[in-house]
Amino acid sequence: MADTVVTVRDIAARVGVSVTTVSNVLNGRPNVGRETRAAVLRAARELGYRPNRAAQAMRTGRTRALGLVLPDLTNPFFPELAQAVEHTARRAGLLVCLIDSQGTVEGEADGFALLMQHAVDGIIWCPLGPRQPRHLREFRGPIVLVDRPRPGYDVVQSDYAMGGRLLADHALAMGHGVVGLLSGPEQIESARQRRDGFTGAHPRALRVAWEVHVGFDGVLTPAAVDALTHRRGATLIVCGNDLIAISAIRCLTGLGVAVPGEVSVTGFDNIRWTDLVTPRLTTIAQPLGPIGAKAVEVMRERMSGAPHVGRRTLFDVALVERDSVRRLARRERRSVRGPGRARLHRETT
Amino acid sequence: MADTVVTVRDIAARVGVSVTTVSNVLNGRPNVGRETRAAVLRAARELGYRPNRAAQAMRTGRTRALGLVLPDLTNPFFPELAQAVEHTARRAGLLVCLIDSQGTVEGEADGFALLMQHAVDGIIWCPLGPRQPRHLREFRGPIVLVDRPRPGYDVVQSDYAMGGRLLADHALAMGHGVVGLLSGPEQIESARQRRDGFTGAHPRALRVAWEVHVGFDGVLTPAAVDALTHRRGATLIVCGNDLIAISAIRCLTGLGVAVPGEVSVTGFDNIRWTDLVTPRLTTIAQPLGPIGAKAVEVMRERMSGAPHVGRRTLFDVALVERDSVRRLARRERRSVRGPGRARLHRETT
DNA sequence: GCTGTGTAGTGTAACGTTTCACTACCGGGA
DNA sequence: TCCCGGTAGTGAAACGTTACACTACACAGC
Repeated sequence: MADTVVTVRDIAARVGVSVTTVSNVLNGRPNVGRETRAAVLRAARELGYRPNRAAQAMRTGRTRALGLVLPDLTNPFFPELAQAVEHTARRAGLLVCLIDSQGTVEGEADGFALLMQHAVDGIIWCPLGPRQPRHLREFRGPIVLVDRPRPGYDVVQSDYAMGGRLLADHALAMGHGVVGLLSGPEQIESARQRRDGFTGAHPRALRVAWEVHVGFDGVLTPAAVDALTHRRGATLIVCGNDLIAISAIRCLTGLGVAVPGEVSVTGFDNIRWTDLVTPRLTTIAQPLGPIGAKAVEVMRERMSGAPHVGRRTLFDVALVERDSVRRLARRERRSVRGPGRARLHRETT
Repeated sequence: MADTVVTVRDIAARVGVSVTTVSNVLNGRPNVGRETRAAVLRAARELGYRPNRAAQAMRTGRTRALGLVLPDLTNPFFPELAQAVEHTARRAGLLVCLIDSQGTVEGEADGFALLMQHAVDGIIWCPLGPRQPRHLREFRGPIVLVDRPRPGYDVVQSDYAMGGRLLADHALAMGHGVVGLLSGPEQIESARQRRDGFTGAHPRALRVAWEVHVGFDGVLTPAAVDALTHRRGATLIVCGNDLIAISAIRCLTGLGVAVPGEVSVTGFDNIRWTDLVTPRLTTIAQPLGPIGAKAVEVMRERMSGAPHVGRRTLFDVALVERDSVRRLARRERRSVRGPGRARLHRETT
């Protein structure tokens, strides 16, 4: 009601008790009588009391704020995650402080520094790479990783090995025997998990003709374009994520190669735009919302004293079958067993 | 170096001055000798001093944190904006606290409440609608709007009237005379600006056959589907944003209507995915990065005492011409002057 | 009657920073 | 000599909250 700020002292004065008692009530501590408790609560409501977080933070050392450090909000993978994290955190009364490193290690380091100055209670982090950001060790407080594991940290992510397996099963079922890999960055663990899940599933039936690494932002390197141009026997291009797959499809069609007519493509993530592209992309769907929510949950456990055990929480993924993988006819299947390059070259011209 | 936290007191003790002097040095205040200043700075660096933001906040009432309240991170419009805001804010030493209301007024209200508890220094806000969120008035501190104006607030946005005009010019140049409008929400000012810019540009040459309002998330209502089915003479569908346009194209092709063969479509925003869809979308590009950066800049001016003047900062936009608008032949142009419905019906079957 | 235990509540010292009011000293002008 | 103004620096009181160490009282058991 008043324009001035209401403090515990005001409540204490109005009810006629000490500030300690007010504090005890407000924090749900025992040793307060029923009626006193009710009176304090009522006074707080009537006066429009809002706890001063800064003062609380200074006294307790806890800010009730979380850091969320992401590589790139421009990749549609992350907004969905961020949305879930923010929503779940807010329901728990936690504020989310966002850092978007824009893919640079300096951005990541600066972000951490800022979060530490503000003494966030914990950090939910999707690491850029294996390099340890400056000053990170100085952060006292729980860190929970999302999507990308790192030795010694808790992580919440999709079961990428499962995703890779699903993709491999599908490839086989559609008659593909030789594939090319347009994997995500080599130094990102989750990119390796996707790849290894795929290659490990049917090591004999599925031959990897080549592998090229590109960024998760889908920008194709010259090496990638070259691989897409020659393909060396691959009838299916397995991409590290949807952005890469979409770029690959555009590159291929630009090259005059029909997708999936001449070569099939798969993605990973099932971002919103995968059924926009032509052909609609066959990919792996992962539950981004639940992953974000779970990350906050794990964080809350850690914040309330649960010991750090380096646990890994995995979510099931699912194959989303659309139009970018063609079922190979019997004679086509045979042809891929040959020496590859020469035959293929002929086929694609 | 030490595991324990370093305070101004520690610096004072080491240098042999009072904490006041240390504080004065650290805050660049006068009345400190050259050498003393240097000594304090050195000690601070050597001890690894980091100011305790909570204590500062309590004393000064300023947190050096900003709120960013957005309707929906899932709409690719916003991540780009958020990225720019966060980046610019961080360069100025400001932390960005994210609220994603997920399109609900309760979410928005809860978000504001949380930000106010944490006493952010200012709020950058893209309002959901004209309704005033609960408790908003109680927020003391600057509010800067992005993208969507509101009477009495500073706003940074694209020149949507210009965008509408550009679209109208283009429609005319391509020979379209009768259009249908799939506008954004009626209660959102920026949606109206886009529409009015279009309709006001060539009121005589361009006839609006119908207008249907849908959400910016691109989910088509039955009324919208109906309008797309019959079209009543419109040869061009002008959509409130790209998400709507993409949905419209999908709906139309699902209906067996060729785009742009039978009907043309335009979008607005030029999100990353507009040249993914078939046909590639003709749309209006707006400088999201600069808008976000400017919003932070305006906020900083306001934070450092600049008076509130309800100023509106407009950014130029540009037409991005792609494949979703067909150039009408002369006889086609004539045909749209007729009674419309009946003729059109025949054309589309 | 004494001790022990539990409940209800109080007083006050922190937390780390900024800021107000003040002192000490020096050099210059009258 | 005295006074004045400026520079360099100090001490201590806040800011709003929590938490520790207390007190006061009632009631039960022996």
